[in-house]
Parts: sequence; structure tokens; C-alpha cells
Amino acid sequence: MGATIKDIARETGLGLATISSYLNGGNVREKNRIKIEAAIEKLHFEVNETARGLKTNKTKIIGIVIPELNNIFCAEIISEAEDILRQNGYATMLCDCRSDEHREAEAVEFLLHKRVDGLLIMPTGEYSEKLELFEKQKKPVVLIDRKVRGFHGDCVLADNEGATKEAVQRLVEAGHKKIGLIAGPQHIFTASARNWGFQKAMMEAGLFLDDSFMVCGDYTIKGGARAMRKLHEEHPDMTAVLVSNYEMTVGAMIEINESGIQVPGELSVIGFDNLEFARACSPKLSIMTQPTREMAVAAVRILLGKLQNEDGKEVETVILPTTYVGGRSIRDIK
Amino acid sequence: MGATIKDIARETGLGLATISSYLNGGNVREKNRIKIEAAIEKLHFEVNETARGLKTNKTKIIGIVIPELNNIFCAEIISEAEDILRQNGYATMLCDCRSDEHREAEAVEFLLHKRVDGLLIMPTGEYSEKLELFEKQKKPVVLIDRKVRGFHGDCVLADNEGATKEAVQRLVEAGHKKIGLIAGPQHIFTASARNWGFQKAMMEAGLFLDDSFMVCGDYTIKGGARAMRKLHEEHPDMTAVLVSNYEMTVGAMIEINESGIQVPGELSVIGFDNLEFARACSPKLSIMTQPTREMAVAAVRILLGKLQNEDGKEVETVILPTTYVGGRSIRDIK
DNA sequence: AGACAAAACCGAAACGTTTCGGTTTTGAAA
DNA sequence: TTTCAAAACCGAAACGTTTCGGTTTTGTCT
Repeated sequence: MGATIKDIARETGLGLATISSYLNGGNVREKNRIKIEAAIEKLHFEVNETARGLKTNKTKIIGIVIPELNNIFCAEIISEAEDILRQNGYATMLCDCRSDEHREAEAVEFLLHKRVDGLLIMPTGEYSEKLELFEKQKKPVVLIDRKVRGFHGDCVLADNEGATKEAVQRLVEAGHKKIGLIAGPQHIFTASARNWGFQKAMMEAGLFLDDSFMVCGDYTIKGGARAMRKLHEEHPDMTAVLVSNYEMTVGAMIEINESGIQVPGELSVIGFDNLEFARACSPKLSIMTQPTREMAVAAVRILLGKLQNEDGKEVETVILPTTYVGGRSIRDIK
Repeated sequence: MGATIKDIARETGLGLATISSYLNGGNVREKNRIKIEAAIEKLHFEVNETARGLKTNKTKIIGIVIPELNNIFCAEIISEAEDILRQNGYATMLCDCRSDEHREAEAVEFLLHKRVDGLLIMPTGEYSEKLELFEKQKKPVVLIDRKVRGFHGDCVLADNEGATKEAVQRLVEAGHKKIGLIAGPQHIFTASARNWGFQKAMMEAGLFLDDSFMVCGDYTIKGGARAMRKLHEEHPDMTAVLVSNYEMTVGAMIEINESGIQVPGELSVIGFDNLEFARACSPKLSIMTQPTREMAVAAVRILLGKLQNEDGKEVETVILPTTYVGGRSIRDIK
């Protein structure tokens, strides 16, 4: 069926090495170039990437490991990354590990076995011996969104601390003092950074920091709803709440709707991520959003850099700013 | 670095073919099995899938082409499909074509070039010469969600016609007569099926079918909002509206919120897909949902089937039922 | 025309598997 | 103990590239 390089050599009367050289951008005499191109056209030749891969020990495939594909934040990053990678000739091999540490390790191993050239990962697990296997093979790894204990590689993060800090500042400016936080699980990198930003901003604003105003959800819709209920029951006097990720924001809104709390009349709210959702809320929700596009661009840039000149040894950590998008969910009580 | 099959042969004193046979599940004498396993352990041997691929002409990779990764409907299907495929030893190579026909053709070609063993595709384009290239190579293709003109392969669909039909029936039961439809672009397979279901149900209910009650959005959030506005302006007497996909549902809700329409007081609404969104709406939105999990399972089952016994020639078309999930967005006006 | 460096070209060997056809070993039956 | 089919084993060849070291061609300068 498929023609090989040998067929092209025979057809053109040229040598194997010449064809190979042509295919890899080498110089070839004009008349030969024409002959080769004609032969390729005629025989529908297409280089066999598998054979090339065997020889060069490169697959031109990048593995991507994410916690949850139907998490819009992940999906946005992946779709952007995939786009850029493909433009650069790299295919993307995707593994969704369902936020399960064990599955994540399996996925990394699977991709290693499939011999991908590099790895883009939004870590789920806290530790990651598996990642070191990549490094040992001199294959680049770029972390996105979260850091991992014991792994000192390149990393692209959002300014998590800054995000909650700014949110608190906005609420304080509007005169709020009793501000609740729906926090994420402390063992998750982003969650603890966001918590820290909240606490710092509260302290800087000279506000009293009461532990019971910080309720831990688990980064899920259900958890967000539960946390919202708890906060509202325990603190009927709370005037504003900050929700520290998207899923919990949805959960909090569900709870708010179902229990008939008026926004922003009774309670002001700042959510997290997903502008579309924010716009669909009534009234439009104010949110902090992460720069998914930029994160993907940065991660891929670093990865491709390492892939091209493997000498570039310096480790890069990029922290990208978040953005406040105002809605009508904050009441001014000054 | 990596040990090869030859190293294992040398270490164990066995022949190449024996090792290969062992690796492929062939029979080997007990004592040799032990020797081989010990050697594999000792040398950290891992079969080189690339070399194997060159020889067998199989990559154990399935290409997936989707219109939009950050469309939750796509994401749900993909994540399920990827999971099952990986359990069966297949990797997933993902291409997001951003709902662009041209990009879609490129993606299919790209995957073909990467020599994937099969293709799962949620088509964007209407026609698809590119798909025939796969068939010509006897590589299986399974369509998901939409049919493609001129392509007669396996296909997994939701019961689009049934979905809108049931929705209308629910509204009719609640006493509605002036029912609007926010339709999708007629050239899209699912959209025209959903339209047809709407019209059929209206006729069966003996209701007058006025073209101006069917406004075409373009399956986007913006389009849904625009269509909602138009419908509401032109038909202040309309008592219910059915929105025929998820993005437009979000758009319609945004418009409803922003223009202060009361649901279900002034207007009853049935949306489409994404239960989480429906629950976050206030009041909870009634929706028709598509069986994403089942669709993925069916598609992968068919694909793996074709991959194993290539003789199985019969073409399969699976149509899976949709589900009504009730909320509080329908007013009973009987 | 002759000399000569640079550019283009060349085929064999190698990458790590599977597979083909043929040889050896095994162990139950005679 | 011998026989003999079945099971296990074996190495060479092949899959389609790239690369190495060496040869030929080209075209510019005397």
C-alpha cells in the first residue's frame, strides 16, 4: 500500500540518503528536488513516523495528564495547549486521571511507556516519584497550576494568593467586614495559597480573622454547597462570601438559590473562574478568573524550548496574574 | 539506557523468538518463564512500542476529533472514552478543531499521518472526504453525535428528535400552547433532528405551527441570548420556550436574567444538557439531557470490536434515549 | 584546462521488534 | 526402551527510517 523512501529512491534514481536528507530539510540540487517532489506526489508517499521514531528515539508526542477533563478550567488549558503543540508538529496524548492520585501515577507510567517526548501535567497527587522517571530519561516535564512536593522542575502557576487578596480588597472597599471564605482542601497547593491570600488581606485590612469564617469545601460542587450552608447557618451576620474555586462557586450558588438567600441584598458574593457561568447567574456574579490561555501558552513555550535545545538547563517558574471581573453581586454597604 | 529484547535473550540464554513469544502471551516452559521474568526485572526491560509498531503496523493509539473541548458535552464523552480505551491498552490522541470544518479536515489528516489505529469523531463538517481515507486503509471510524453526509459508517447518536418531542409534550401537558423554540443551525444534523421533533410534537398536539415561533440561534451562548430576545420581543404572549442545546440554554438564561423575565411566572423554560448548570439556575431549570456516558461506551465498544475482528463488517447505528430532568421552571397553566 | 574546496550524493548498518520456516525437546503411548 | 506428535525453541530476515564515513559532482579561481 504505502510507498516507502526506497520507492522514491528507485523512482528518482537517487540514493536513500538523499531522499532522507530532502525530507529532513537538507540541501538537494534543484532538478533532483523536482524529481523527488514529483515522485512523492505520484506514489502518494508519506513518511512513516513510526519508523522515524524508532531511529530517532523521538515520538513527536506530548503527554498531558489532567485531573478532570470536564472541569472547564482544565479543558480550556488543554485545548489551547493542544492547538499550539499541533502547530509545532507535536501530537497530544491525553490522560484524565479523575483527580485520583493512583490513577495519575498510572497515567504517567502509561505515557512513559508510550514514549512521549515530554509531559504537561496538572498534578493531582502531592508527591510524585513517577515524574522523576521522566527527568531521568531527560524528558522535559512542565507542571501547570499546582506544584508538587519534592519535584523541582518548570512550573506555570496562577497568582493564587493574589487572587483571593484582590477579592478581599474589593469587598473591604465596599465596606464589608464579616467576610466568609469557602476554602479548598489545605493539602492542595492552590487551595492553601488562596487561603493564605485571604488571611493576609484580612489582616492587612485590620479585620479580625475568625477561623469559623473559613469553611473548607473540597473543591467540588457538593462541597461548595455544604460549606455555604454551614457558613450561613453559623454566621447569619456574615455580609460577604468569597468562594475559592469554580466548582464550589457553582455549589454555593445552588445553595444560595435553594435556600432563597438574596444576592447581593443579604449576601455579597465573589466567585471563581468561568465567566460564562458568572454571566448566567442572576444577578451577574463578580469573579476572579485565572488566565487559562496564557498559562497554556507559557507551559508549551517552556516545553518546546526544552525540547529544542536540551542544554537550556535553568528551571523556570512562571506566575501569571488573575483578573477581577465585576458583576452585580457585591453590595456597597459603606 | 533501556534494555532490549536482545539483552533479555542474552541474559537468559534463550532465543529472540522465545522472548518475543513470551511477551506476546505465547507459551514458555515454566523454568524459562521464571528466568525471563527475572531478567526483565533485573534489566528494567520495557518493550519498545515504537519498534513493535513498525513491525506490526499498529500504534495502539486512537485518534479523537471533537469540535470543542470546552464544550462540556464533548468533554464528558471524551473523558469516558479515554478511560475505557486506556483500560484496553489504547492511548488517545486528541484534536480539538474549534468547530471549524477546515481545521477538522486537517486534524483527520494529521491523525492519519500519525498512523492511529482508529478514529472517534464528533463531526463538525457536513461532508467528509477525509474520513474515507481511513476507511480505505481499513481503519475503523466511529461517528459520535452527528452523522455526516456521504459517509456510511458506524455511528452513535442521541435521540435528538425524541428529546424535543418529549419536551414539547411536557409543556403541552402543563397547558402551554404558545411554545417557542430556540433552534440550531439547520445544516447541523442534531439541530435539524431536534427541530423536526419539535414540529412533529406540536402537530401531534394539534397546535398551530408558526414559523416565527422558531428562531434560529447558532448553537452558541451569544446566539441563544439573541434568539431569546427576539422571541420575547416578537411574541410577548409566548408562555413557554424550549432551548435546543446547552450553549444556547446558557445564553437564553443570561438574556432572561438581564431583561428581568420571571421564570416560570412569565415564561416557562426547558433547557438542554448539563445538569449542574440546571441546578445552579434559579429556579432550578428543567432540562433534556443526553446520555454522554452511554454514548462513549457504545462508541468505544463498536470501535474495539472492529479493531479486534476486522471481519465484522456490518455497520451499526446506535440511537440512545435522552432523559427529562424536571426542575421548577415550568408553570402549570391548565 | 587544471586544481581544489565545498556541496551533493551514496549505500550499508543500525534502531528493536515480529514472524517465518525449520530444529530441538518433551513426555505419553507403545 | 523406543517412537512420535506436540510443544517449545531458534535465528535470520524484515519493517522504514536515519546516520556514518566515504565518493562523486560542481563550479570558481588560477
